[in-house]
Amino acid sequence: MDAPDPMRARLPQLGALRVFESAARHGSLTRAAEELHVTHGAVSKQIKNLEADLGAALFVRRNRGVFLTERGRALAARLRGIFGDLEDALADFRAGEPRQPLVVSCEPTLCLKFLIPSLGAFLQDTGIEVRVLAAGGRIDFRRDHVDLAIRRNDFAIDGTLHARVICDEAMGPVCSPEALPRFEANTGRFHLPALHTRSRPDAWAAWTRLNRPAIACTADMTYEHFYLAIEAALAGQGVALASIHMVGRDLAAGRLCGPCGFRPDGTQYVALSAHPIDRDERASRFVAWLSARMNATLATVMPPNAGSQVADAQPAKGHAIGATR
Amino acid sequence: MDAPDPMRARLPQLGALRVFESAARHGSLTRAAEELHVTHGAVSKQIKNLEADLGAALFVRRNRGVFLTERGRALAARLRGIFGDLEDALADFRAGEPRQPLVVSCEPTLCLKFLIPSLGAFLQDTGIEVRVLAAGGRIDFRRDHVDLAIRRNDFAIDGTLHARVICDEAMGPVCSPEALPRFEANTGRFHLPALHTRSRPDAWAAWTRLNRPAIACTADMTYEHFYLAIEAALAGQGVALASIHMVGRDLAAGRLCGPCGFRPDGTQYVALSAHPIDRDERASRFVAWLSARMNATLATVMPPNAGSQVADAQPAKGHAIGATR
DNA sequence: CCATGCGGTGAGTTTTCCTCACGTTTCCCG
DNA sequence: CGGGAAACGTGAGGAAAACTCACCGCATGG
Repeated sequence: MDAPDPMRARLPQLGALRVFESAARHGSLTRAAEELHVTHGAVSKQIKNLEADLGAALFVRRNRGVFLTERGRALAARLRGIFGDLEDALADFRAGEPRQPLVVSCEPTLCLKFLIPSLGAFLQDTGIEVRVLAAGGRIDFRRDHVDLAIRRNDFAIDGTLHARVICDEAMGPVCSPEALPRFEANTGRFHLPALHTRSRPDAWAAWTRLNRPAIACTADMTYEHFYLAIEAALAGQGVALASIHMVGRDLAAGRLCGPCGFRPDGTQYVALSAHPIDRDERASRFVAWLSARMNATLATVMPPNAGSQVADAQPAKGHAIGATR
Repeated sequence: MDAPDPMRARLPQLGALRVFESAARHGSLTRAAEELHVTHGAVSKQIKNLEADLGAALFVRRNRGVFLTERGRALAARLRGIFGDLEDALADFRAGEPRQPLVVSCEPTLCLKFLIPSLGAFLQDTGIEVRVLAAGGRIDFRRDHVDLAIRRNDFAIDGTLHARVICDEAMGPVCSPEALPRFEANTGRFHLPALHTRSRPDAWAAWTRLNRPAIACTADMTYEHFYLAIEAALAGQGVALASIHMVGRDLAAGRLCGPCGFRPDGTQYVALSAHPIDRDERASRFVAWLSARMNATLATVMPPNAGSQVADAQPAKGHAIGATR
């Protein structure tokens, strides 16, 4: 009589899932029944119903006991985690909510080269525990249990997300100090190979488009990962085109040089969240701290004319000004 | 009549939680009732029961509508995530289980210096997507949604966990090539400061205990993070005592030297999981791959006499043999 | 071969949950 | 200012879900 409810159909008997989880954990309907203080018949029927609902067997019955299907095992494992989360959530609620750590997803190289080394200071300053998940590209906040994602706004940002600009991106060629003599400043020619990365294959082309004179290199090498290209540059094997934020520490320590300066490429780093960032104090403080720190890095190589502050995210404007030689 | 069931008391009416989540999302009992295809009376009662169960108000009633309590809002947010996970889990089950990425927790410096740079190769070789969570110390597999944790077995491992040895740890002093002349090989004296880290304050003492002649340094500096100590060593500011696995790439690239060699400190790197690792093909392959790679690094500085292969984890044996000069 | 342990099943009962109808309060608007 | 609408609370009654009970069948193992 009732129309098939899509929302309801998607989530079958919650109780049955709980019973199944218990049975799977014990590997026995009888023991699950004991745990749940019901008879084994009740458990048997719940699971039978659930299997009918899902349209697949969860257990193989052997009349001497039940054994999980391969798929049943996988489902049970996830359910165990989920019901555990549920218990935690309720326990936290009853206890008055002791916070979980803030989970931040961040592009791996930025993670490595900038974020992780300075997280200790953030914890000390704010008492806020942060977990860093090294991941780039598209993100599913719920699936990955991520509170905040740091990304460049060089792709269309899902309108359902909340975003705040952290700072401008600025790119520039970098090489090791030992390799620096191979750069002819007047012609803009490097007698070194250009180091490319597969993740941003167009970076050199984009830089050349925005900057004159164009930089010439002796050869091209492509690395799988940004981190590797920077490592190659550190080793004096060529010139990498790198974000100032990724090589800031290496520049400051004198391990790398940026003979052509760094120039904004029109993109920004943004913080993305599934929920309004203002609403979450921890996220707000983290974004503010990150913005301050990354803008400070930027200021070391850029004239401080129009540093972008934290503000509501806008589509990347095409400005490409400001340079340091 | 029934004894108060602890397991059951901890998880109150699952259906009520679902109803609450919907009501919280809509900010209205009536609309939740529409979504769930029940009357508003049913929703009202479910939530009332839930509040009685939890012993706290979730909504503030204003007779013109309901408004979430602060605690109610927090609970609703977590429930939304949890029910979302549940839907995902069931959808995956129905679809025949498209796997989620393998989540690996790893000490940050090892992450940075070793794991992340080589993950691309693993993905290419196996097609297994791995997410890396940079975190050290104790781990809660369920809370952090971690499949596998890489740790050193220098602490008591929870007996409920499953462990597999990956490879031996080996430590040694490292400095930059520029600083190498400040090492007197015959006396074992560095005319450089020793770089300590707060996370392993006893590392130098332990190394000295196991090795003769003892290494002497001119001063001591303590860094907050291993990564920073290694960076300081890269910059020629002193001698850090580092794991071969963390500096392997830097040694290979000639950015660091290990003039005293590397010696096992009796600990091993182990992979920990909440579930039997053999049972999970992805986890098994990852551990095997990691073991091969880390043992290869080890082999570059150690005589290949008794390289530990993947095996069931045992408490760290006290052997401290094998050295390279 | 029989005792034992484990699950399946059908009938009947209990409990839960929902509906219905009505009451209350607040807000809006003519 | 007063009626109507919107939103939630509530009590009685009923439908549906869940559980119990008792019995069956099938392995296993002494």
